[in-house]
Amino acid sequence: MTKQNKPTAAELEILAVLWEFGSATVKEVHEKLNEIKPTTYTTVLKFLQIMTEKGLVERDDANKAHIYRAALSQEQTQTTLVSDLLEKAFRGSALKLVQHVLETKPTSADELAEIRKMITEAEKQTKDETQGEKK
Amino acid sequence: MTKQNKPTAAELEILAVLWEFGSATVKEVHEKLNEIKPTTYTTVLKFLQIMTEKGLVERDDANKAHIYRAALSQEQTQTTLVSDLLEKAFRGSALKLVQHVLETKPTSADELAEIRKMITEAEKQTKDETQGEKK
DNA sequence: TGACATCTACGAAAGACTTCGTATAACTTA
DNA sequence: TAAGTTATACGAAGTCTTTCGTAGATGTCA
Repeated sequence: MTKQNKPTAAELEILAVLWEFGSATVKEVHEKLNEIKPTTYTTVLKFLQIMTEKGLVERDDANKAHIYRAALSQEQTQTTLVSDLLEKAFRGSALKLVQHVLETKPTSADELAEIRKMITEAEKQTKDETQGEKK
Repeated sequence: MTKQNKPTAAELEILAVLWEFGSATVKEVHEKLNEIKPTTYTTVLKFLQIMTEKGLVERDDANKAHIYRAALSQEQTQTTLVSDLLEKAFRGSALKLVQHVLETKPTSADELAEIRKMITEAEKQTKDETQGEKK
């Protein structure tokens, strides 16, 4: 039974670097993160250690410079985060969340077309899945 | 410049009750919240006091039993929360967030139709706004 | 081998979050 | 007005998050 792996804000920033790099040493993570936000090497190291304990990242300590990588994919983590937000702020309604985003975030014509395409796909699936089932 | 009013998890639970009731006394909030999650009166009171300091709720202390109400609408708070998630986990791309939700959350045919309608609306707007502009 | 550079480990501190116990004030009513 | 009820205020404790400083281990190379 997997624990609720919800990374904190600072942990997420590190995960973002790891997702981008695939895997990286503390040094690499620190250098990348430092471009965006001033931080010290040991702070990054500490987070990586804590996150290892939590199971958020995995460590290869075969060499002197340990190599870290995210334990969960970005998609899996996004799912956790979105589910959490859904529960906490949208009473679990994915529809309400999507509506809210469409209403508040300016969306280009291209993007709208993208979403429309996705809906068509999803509708096809829904139809397939319902085939043979009695409503 | 308004501060970043991002309620914590426990604060959000209380806000949810306030949004539902419009306004309420500590007693009312406690009773409602207690149905969902065991909590004590003084804990709820303490949160309401802290949230008053933070400006998350407003208090009418004309009577003995103070009456609280959310300082920001649910929509405003949702916007804050979604923006935060967007930045932290989706590199600011609303499109990616919507795609993720559509891919991971089972969505009924009715809901898909709802979203499609919204997109049509949004496309209309986009067209209006772009009128006269050179692409 | 000794000096220097590069890493990890450990621990501590500050602040935020969450919860609750106790004190105190105000109101009611007999 | 004294007792009982209903509220708020205050403060403290425990946990989690975030940040760093210092120590110690390991590797390099002249």
